[in-house]
Amino acid sequence: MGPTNRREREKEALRTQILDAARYLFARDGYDAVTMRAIAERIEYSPRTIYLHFQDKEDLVRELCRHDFQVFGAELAKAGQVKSPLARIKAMGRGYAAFGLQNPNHYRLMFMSDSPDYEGKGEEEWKDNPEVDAYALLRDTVQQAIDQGLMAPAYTDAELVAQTVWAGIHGVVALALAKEGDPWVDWRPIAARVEAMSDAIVDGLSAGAAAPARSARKGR
Amino acid sequence: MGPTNRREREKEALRTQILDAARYLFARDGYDAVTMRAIAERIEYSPRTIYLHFQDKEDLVRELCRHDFQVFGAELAKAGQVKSPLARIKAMGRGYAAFGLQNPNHYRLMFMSDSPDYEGKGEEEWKDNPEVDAYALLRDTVQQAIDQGLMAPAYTDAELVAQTVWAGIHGVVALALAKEGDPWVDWRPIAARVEAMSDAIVDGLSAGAAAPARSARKGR
DNA sequence: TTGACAAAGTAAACGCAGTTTACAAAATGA
DNA sequence: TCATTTTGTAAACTGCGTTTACTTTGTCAA
Repeated sequence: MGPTNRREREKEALRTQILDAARYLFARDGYDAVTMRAIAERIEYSPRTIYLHFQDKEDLVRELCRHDFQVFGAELAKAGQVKSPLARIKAMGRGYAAFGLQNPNHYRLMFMSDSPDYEGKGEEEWKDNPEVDAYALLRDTVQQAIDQGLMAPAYTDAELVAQTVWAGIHGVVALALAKEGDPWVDWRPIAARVEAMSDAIVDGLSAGAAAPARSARKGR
Repeated sequence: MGPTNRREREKEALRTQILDAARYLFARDGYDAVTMRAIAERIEYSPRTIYLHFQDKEDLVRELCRHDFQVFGAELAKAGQVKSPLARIKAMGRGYAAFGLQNPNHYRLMFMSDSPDYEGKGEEEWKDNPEVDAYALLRDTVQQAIDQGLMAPAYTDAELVAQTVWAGIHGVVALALAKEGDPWVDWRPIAARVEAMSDAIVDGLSAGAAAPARSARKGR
């Protein structure tokens, strides 16, 4: 086998070093603060070396966030345990918001910047993408709620309802990340805003539902 | 008066030329596309000249958008004509969304980027700021709704309710601007999403209101 | 052991960004 | 007329992502 093995390990170690340095900068100061030169300086290599391990800066940052995105998916999957569909939706909202507020820079990258071009990329590209999984989980939960007669009669389209729920919670988080600190709005505590949104949006979509009486129609 | 007058006019004209060139670039390609060099080239002056009229790029772009911000304020004020508070809130939501979707780059600058530091700035800084006026208008409308017993008993705080309504609509617009085109979500038409949000959020906040709501409960 | 070859690394540069320095030209007002 | 202010410029500075051209180093077959 020779030393090839060791070299591979060393290469991997350097790659990890790069990611660690970048993660530090990214978490602390955001995307723009991650400069190739700053990373290079932290790891005491020349900037060019980074390009031996990553195609470009975007590649590096996306790789960097992959792990944290899994955390995001897991946090939402946890909420998937709640039994009642409506309560489950609210729980997912809280989990979603918690992730965004605790990882503002990751959140900005995932949901507040233009997403990368998916032109010409196949489905493989978005397999194992926690964003996709999370959306699917939400939509399926909404569908269950509809099937069980928990939604208002006007809302029969699970996609539309899921997109509305998502938008509501996203709005709270995005506004908090962009506008917190503005002196001209007397912002209520963020926890209260998350709670109000989760409640209001689910109540609004389910208001005047026929009844939970009718036993669940199976389907979907 | 001498030629001083003419020179002032000429200076003003050049300033306008700069703004026009910048506006063109900004509306078409967004903040990053507005480079000082590109502006200079369009107006056939050297880049340095721009700095005789504007302190820096941010100053220029903010000045550039001031006019369009007025349009934003006006669009929302229009919705202020609607009589019923709840219908007025929905109308404001539609107006807000329409502005954001028709002026994506302005919207990004106003609501999706970190706002400038207000550290040490006095109240004058945000007088005549349409953002502020619009928020105040929304909050006052919410307060009216509360006073008329149109809101659910749990919602007695006009600030919190206004912030929730704002977040909901913002979520729809922001998600549309950042994620439209993503292939892994079967996006519903944006008009339907705006409508669903306006309805759901207002219904959710007003559901089970004590007073005249009973008769008003239309199916959607 | 040697020597070809690939891998890993570097210094310096390229192009583009915002911005500034140092200077020239022109208009103004005394 | 002439000093002063205004208006403009060319060229540069710094910092960014990225690349070119080169050196060093380790590996492995002959």
